[in-house]
Amino acid sequence: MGDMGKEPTTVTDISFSDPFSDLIEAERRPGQPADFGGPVVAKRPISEQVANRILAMIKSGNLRSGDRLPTEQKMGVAFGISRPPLREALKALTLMGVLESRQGGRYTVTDLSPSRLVAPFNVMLSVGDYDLNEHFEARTIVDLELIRFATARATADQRARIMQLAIDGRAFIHDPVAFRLLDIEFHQALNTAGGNKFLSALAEGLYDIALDVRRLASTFPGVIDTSVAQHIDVATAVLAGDADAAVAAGRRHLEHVHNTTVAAMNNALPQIGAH
Amino acid sequence: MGDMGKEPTTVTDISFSDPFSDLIEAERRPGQPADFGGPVVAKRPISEQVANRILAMIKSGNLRSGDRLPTEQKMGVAFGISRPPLREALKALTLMGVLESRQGGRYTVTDLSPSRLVAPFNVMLSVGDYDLNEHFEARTIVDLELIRFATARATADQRARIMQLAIDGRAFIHDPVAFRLLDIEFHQALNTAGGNKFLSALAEGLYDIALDVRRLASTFPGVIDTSVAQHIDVATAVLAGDADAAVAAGRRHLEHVHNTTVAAMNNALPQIGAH
DNA sequence: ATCCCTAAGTTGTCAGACAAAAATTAGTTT
DNA sequence: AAACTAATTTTTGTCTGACAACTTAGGGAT
Repeated sequence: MGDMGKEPTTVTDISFSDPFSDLIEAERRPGQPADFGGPVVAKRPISEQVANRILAMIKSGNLRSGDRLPTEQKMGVAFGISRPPLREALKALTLMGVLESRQGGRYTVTDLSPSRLVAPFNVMLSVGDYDLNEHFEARTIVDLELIRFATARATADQRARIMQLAIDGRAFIHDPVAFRLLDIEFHQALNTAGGNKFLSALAEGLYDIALDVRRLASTFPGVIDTSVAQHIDVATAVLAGDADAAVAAGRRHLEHVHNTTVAAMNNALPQIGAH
Repeated sequence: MGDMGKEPTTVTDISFSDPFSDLIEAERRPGQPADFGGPVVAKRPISEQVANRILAMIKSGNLRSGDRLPTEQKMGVAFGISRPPLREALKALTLMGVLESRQGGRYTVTDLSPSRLVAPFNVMLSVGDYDLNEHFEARTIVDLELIRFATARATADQRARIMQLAIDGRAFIHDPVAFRLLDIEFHQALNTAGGNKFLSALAEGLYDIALDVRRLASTFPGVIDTSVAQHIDVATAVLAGDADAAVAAGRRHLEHVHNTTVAAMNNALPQIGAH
């Protein structure tokens, strides 16, 4: 039934073929909540329950990037709750970068890219005990292993692209903003070539966390020059399939980034503190 | 009504010495929103604006861990908005692990520990098509490096606790549920002892992803026995400070977990697929 | 057929009300 | 006087209804 099924005469009539219907049936059962392994979940406010439920749908693949959610009213009926707590769940996921909403439009699932999901996490880093050294230690582990994998697994196209991006950097030695964009591309190409989406997601997340701090460092003279040269070193080793050389070059690059970032922060912090 | 001084006769009278008052004054100005450097902020829903504002208060130190926020009514008056959008902001921060709320009590700022804020990592790791081999490859990288760090950095107390948890596992060989809880403790103790909160957050995220799949595997006979023995191997090497031995033992353990998980999925999948 | 404009649909925000749990206060007892 | 207990008051959790602002889609005019 294609044409006449669209009229939403009564809200009671829910017959949308969304992935929601499935999970809703379980909700209908008045018995005790299914045997979750963890502690009692029933006591948490329903807004959090619903948020976690929608998250579970995304994790399980029932909701994919770009999907449009049903309207708030339909979801409210489906979950058996009213608009306010439902909206609390939706806005929570929106702020976490999982959903997107525009007034008048519908909620959609974002691209779920690491950079988007890490953004809110980013704000918190300045609060807690953010340790730059620990950060770079973690990045070293993940990035170098990805470089090692990339050396062994990258396709010919990927190797060529990595080399091309490294060489292109020469044109942006005097344009920090443009270089940063290229730098992102270069690292992403390297991560993707590693052939492990978990590690690449980790690497991207760690990269993004330090992004704003890094912006400072890349304005210092000489920093970009060195980075470009080191990029080419890494790309050359990857192209040649020399894993040890690639890792060594990658390590030198990370140390350079680490040192210049520390220097940039030391120069910038006094000015902030003097406020 | 008790004495007369405290009665909130009119809501208009707001005179609490919270860090809110400061930011509120800026809100009061009816002119155009102050010239933010970035894009137009005025167009975003106020719930997101308020959430970011509270986040900014935490970031700037006006709100610290353990602080109790004003009541919703007061905050609503302070921000000049009604309860629903304010609650959307508060619940968003609650789901992000920044705030905590109990019915009847007040909102409080959490300890802001990294482990509480790893939610975004968890989400971005679990999207997309799940590949068990890639997952264990990533886990191997992160976990083994943490074990290496733990061997070098763990305090005496941490080493003792790791060993104790490993030994305690013997008592739960026939209790899969209890063993899983102990297993979580053991790995967390190991991760924490590594002394890198980024890597430990990553490891925990990867661990959580495989949790539901792992539940199956740990019900197979002999699986727990082997795990307990391998835990003890790892703990012994960590206690002795032998990094290479610890890493080797850790690698054996991860391979065992990998293999038994694959076996469990192969046995379980037909039942699920037959649906 | 293209463009513009109207109308329906959807999210954003507000207001008021009640239930449930916690915090506070008053009272009693030891 | 101190401590425990019970009643009262706060405070969050949820519901209902309504309207404004914006988007989308459909129909009409050129």
